[in-house]
Amino acid sequence: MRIGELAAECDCSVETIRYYEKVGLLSKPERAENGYRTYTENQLKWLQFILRCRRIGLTQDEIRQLADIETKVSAKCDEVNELLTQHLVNLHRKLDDLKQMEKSILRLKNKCEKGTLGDCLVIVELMK
Amino acid sequence: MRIGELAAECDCSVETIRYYEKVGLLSKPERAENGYRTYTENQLKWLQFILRCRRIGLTQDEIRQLADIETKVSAKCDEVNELLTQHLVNLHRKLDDLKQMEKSILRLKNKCEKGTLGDCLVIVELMK
DNA sequence: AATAAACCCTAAAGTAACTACAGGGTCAAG
DNA sequence: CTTGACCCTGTAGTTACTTTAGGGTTTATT
Ligand SMILES: [Zn+2]
Ligand SMILES: [Zn+2]
Ligand SMILES: [Zn+2]
Ligand SMILES: [Zn+2]
Repeated sequence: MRIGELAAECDCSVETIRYYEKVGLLSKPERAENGYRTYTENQLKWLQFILRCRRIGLTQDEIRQLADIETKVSAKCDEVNELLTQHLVNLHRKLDDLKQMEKSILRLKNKCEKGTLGDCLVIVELMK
Repeated sequence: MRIGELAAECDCSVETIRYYEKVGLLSKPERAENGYRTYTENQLKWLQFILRCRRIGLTQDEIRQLADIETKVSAKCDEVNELLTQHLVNLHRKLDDLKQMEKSILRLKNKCEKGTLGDCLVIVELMK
């Protein structure tokens, strides 16, 4: 399977795949005689795993940790849970930030009376 | 007022201030004989404006647009509103993404029975 | 006066997670 | 035999800063 097919199959870009290889998230594939990358089913599955992790917001580092955990024989669910819990905490912080921003912007927008800029309380508020 | 005082006053780092100058968000200050930057009250106010905008999530580009609008004589509130409205739209998209992620992670975490990793449905789910 | 701590300077590189070029091979079809 | 769709490498650009390297200057202490 060539890189273009893999990209189509996984609905990501060819560049992303090469990038994941470069940063070591994806193992280096075999090369055909012409130098083209050739992928296996396993690598496809692994890429899908990575993309699924990214979709729920895990960072490359967190994905690497998950991958490490996965290969450890003695690993416990605790480690996976710890990672997800910490991630949830970060995510909540970000959610709170965004909600706060939203509130501020709405408050600002309400100050505006849609006249000329001289009167615009949005700018006045921001500048005060 | 030297850069360190300004930073303390505005609760941001000295490096951030120099950075804003470099990218043109902050006008170049006078220099003392020794080459040290010297700031005025006006520049302090302007920095606070920038920081306030950043706190509600406006990008540097959006701040520049606001600054442009502010200096236009003929400007109307409409332009300010347009900018904030568009920003709200983006913000909502981001909020929705994060909420979606949160749901996914919670769903995943609930699959885990806290045993040994062999049974861990978190990994199983992500890998399937 | 000498030294050390705290402050200032510039320029360049690092961060996250990609995306986009630039400049070039390979391969099938018309 | 040339066009178009792929593939390759390597480098630079993106956002908003932070960090580092390698200095000068000012201020306080000894
Ligand atoms: Zn996380
Ligand atoms: Zn207005
Ligand atoms: Zn915006
Ligand atoms: Zn588990």
